[in-house]
Amino acid sequence: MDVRAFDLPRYLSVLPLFGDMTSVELERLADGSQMRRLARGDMVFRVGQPCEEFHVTVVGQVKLFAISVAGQEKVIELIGPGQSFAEAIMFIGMAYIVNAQALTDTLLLTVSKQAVLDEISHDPRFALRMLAGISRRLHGLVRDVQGYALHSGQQRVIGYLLRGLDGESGTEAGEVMVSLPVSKSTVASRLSLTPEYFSRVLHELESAGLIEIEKRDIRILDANRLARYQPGS
Amino acid sequence: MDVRAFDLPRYLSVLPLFGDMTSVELERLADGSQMRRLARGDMVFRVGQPCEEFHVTVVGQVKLFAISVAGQEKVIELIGPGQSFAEAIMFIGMAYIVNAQALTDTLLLTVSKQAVLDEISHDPRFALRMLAGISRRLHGLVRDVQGYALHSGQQRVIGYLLRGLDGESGTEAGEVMVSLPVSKSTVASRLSLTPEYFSRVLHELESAGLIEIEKRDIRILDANRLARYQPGS
DNA sequence: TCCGTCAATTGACCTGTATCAAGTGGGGCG
DNA sequence: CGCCCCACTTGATACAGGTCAATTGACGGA
Repeated sequence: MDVRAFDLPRYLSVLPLFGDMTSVELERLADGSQMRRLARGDMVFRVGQPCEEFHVTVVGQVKLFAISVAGQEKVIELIGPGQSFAEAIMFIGMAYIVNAQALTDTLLLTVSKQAVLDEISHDPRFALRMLAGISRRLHGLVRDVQGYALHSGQQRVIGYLLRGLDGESGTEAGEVMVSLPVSKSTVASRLSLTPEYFSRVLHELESAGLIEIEKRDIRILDANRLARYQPGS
Repeated sequence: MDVRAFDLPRYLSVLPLFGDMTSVELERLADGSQMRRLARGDMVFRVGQPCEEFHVTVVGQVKLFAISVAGQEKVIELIGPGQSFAEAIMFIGMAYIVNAQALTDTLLLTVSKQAVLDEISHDPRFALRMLAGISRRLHGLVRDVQGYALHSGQQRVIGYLLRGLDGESGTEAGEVMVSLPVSKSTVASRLSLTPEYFSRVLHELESAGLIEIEKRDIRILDANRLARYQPGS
């Protein structure tokens, strides 16, 4: 664990959540933080463990997931570099309600609850940052819920592929490459589909001439047409 | 609109979100707030409107819902007395992404964004309250997402009926009454079921001897057995 | 080089839940 | 008192998407 020797404040400063904080503030925060290396497959935390901190993925991918009584897994969220997670559960002082596991070798920053509370009492603007972060996540979840309830599997897949591209006008004419950040099974679970069905949908879109699949890279041939695609074609 | 004449600070003070604030603070907040009376069916806001405030239901019921392109409605959340909504969207400065409509005659408190920001900069503890509030909502949504993905319609109905009862031990032996806060169709949409299917599930539970249905009042005959119920019985 | 593992695909079949279409019953209003 | 509207129920039928099982292919280790 030679990670402790790193310049933690500098690491913090590049994260969206801690941008434009003064070096004094960064020092304080660094004191209540630790950097951890995780190997692919390592658990960050499990359901039921007490939560006294939140986490930021600096490098790598982390998945948040639940397990049903029947042993079935559902990916709630995929966390990429620069994204934080578990803030909410920290603030309400409950035990973790989902599991978190590294999908790749990962560099993880863990910030203690106390450090966050201290920083908030020092600087209300920091509270606003935390509020904005949690609000964004909540916003995303509301969109997910809408998606599950109002869109078919196909539409959810299309929405996922198109996410991140600016939905604006006809400028998106050319081809775009999208790379799935993780295995297709994991993405499928994220979309609440079985791997089998996800595969079928993807290949249906391919044979409709809308995308090309090459392993985890998906070439979107015409984003506009894809966005408008209806199964009955 | 004689509501303006009310003692707004006193109204605020009984809301969970504003409990144990000093009267000075309550005054400040009241200056940036307004109380509104809404009739059943009145819209509080619609998708796409700019959001410069958040809301608290003082008396009545409000539903948050989305409409699909096909015109189908999905209830995201039901808001009862004392609960707040739209804080998250206010903090990220986006337009509303869902609609809000009064389900009954309602007394609604609307707090301006500026008042909230001011209060946060005055008192970091207020920021913590807002954080806790949003975190609780996020927590609820995560549970919803898990429910949609991992539980069948039956299980979601059962979960809904049992919600609020302390899931502890055998003490819950006796009968319990649960009253649906709104029409069955609305509850069905909240659970992402059609009204028809919701009705069927409810009546299946009834003929299994687990509950008794009388309009919107549902008597749970044995919470433990209900919690364990599997369709193949 | 061969084997074991694991992700992805494909086919056949099945089922939970939606859809469509009639009822039923009660409660407010003329 | 009678009518109509609305919430709810009930039945028959359809289908999106799940399940199970077998196959392929890529990759890494011995």
